[in-house]
Amino acid sequence: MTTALTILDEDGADALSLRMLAQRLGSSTATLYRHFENRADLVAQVVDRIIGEIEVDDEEPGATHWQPAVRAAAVSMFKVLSRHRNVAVLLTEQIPTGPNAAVYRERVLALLLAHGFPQSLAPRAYASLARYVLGFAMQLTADRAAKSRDEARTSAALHRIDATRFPATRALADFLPMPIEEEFAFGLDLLLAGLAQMRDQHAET
Amino acid sequence: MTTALTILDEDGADALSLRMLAQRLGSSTATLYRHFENRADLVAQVVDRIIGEIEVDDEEPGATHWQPAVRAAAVSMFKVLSRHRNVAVLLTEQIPTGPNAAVYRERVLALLLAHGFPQSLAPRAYASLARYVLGFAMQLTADRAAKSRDEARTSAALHRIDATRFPATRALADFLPMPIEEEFAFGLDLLLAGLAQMRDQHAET
DNA sequence: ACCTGAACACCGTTCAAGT
DNA sequence: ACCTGAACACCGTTCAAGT
Repeated sequence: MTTALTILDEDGADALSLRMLAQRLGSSTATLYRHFENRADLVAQVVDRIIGEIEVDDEEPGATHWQPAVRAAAVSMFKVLSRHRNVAVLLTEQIPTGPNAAVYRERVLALLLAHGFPQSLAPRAYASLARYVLGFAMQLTADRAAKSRDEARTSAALHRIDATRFPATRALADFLPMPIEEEFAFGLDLLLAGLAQMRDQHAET
Repeated sequence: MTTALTILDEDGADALSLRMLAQRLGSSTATLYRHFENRADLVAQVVDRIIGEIEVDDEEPGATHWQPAVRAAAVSMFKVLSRHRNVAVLLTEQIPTGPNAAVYRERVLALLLAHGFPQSLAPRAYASLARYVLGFAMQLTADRAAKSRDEARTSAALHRIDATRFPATRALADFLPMPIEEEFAFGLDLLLAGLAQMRDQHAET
């Protein structure tokens, strides 16, 4: 299992093959089928192990600041997925159903419910946030790969762009390829602002 | 090219292999290397063709309703990625740099700038929205795959969950696995609400 | 009972050899 | 000049044969 994690982190999602794992363990692929049902099962186990690294404050319900707590939960998930930068793609292949995933979901949902989100809102809030983080994390991988290929190429292409056909892009070329972490934080705050508004609207009625 | 698109739509992203394409065209893999630099190039061309299907209103700048226009641009992108449900994964493999991608970005940026978004805000707004849509679209594929395997399994698992350890999840089990399209619309409105707030704050100063 | 080499049906990519 | 069969180095998965 830790060998599998090492392969994923060091050599990427594609390298996490049964052959590679068997080789590193000094075993054979056929033997691995005794420990894992198939590649999907291997992936699921590695994924849940990583999800276990995500931190969520298990605070007393009733504290007044839900926004920092929820933000922290999202940021922690994003950080873990950034640390294991190759895991995001694997999360597309299979929606996590492991025990650690269940714990994470429970904690965040409890947080929302404890802070006055109605039952109709909390699951949607959770789903939006989780998918938001995952969506960004997936693109982090792609981003890193592109960057390692050619850091400035995209930026250069944007500056070379035809100003007549693409005036807006041209005007924003200096801002446009921005660190994905910044985009993540920006969008997360948009979501939280939107959620706060909805919660308060609900509280008024 | 249309053959490649057919393969992608009907048989999935994995099936879009050089061998498969060569076979369908009655040609050989080696010959395809005369038309495409490599698989990534083939993928890039198919991807940009699909991006060309996205609709963005090329309205006069100055109209008062930016929110519906931006929402429509995001929804159209989401719909196209849903129609070609296997393309999302390919967008992770390679960030789109084709001509159609450039046009889409230009239109949305122009829309934001025309409606009073400052230069510091517009690119971040665009980036957040684009990544939001893409992130969801990626999960749409995974979701569909999971569903075709077993529609009700996740829901059932959620209802079977230990109410002592997971009270919040349990309380929300009836709402929790919700149509991803609904989650998408919900989160999109959160983002737009957050953006409206930021734009107005900026206008005040 | 447990393990594994070898097989089967696939990949992307390259290249010598054919027309 | 253009095309391609065959090769090379990989996959996931299975199974007969070994210990």
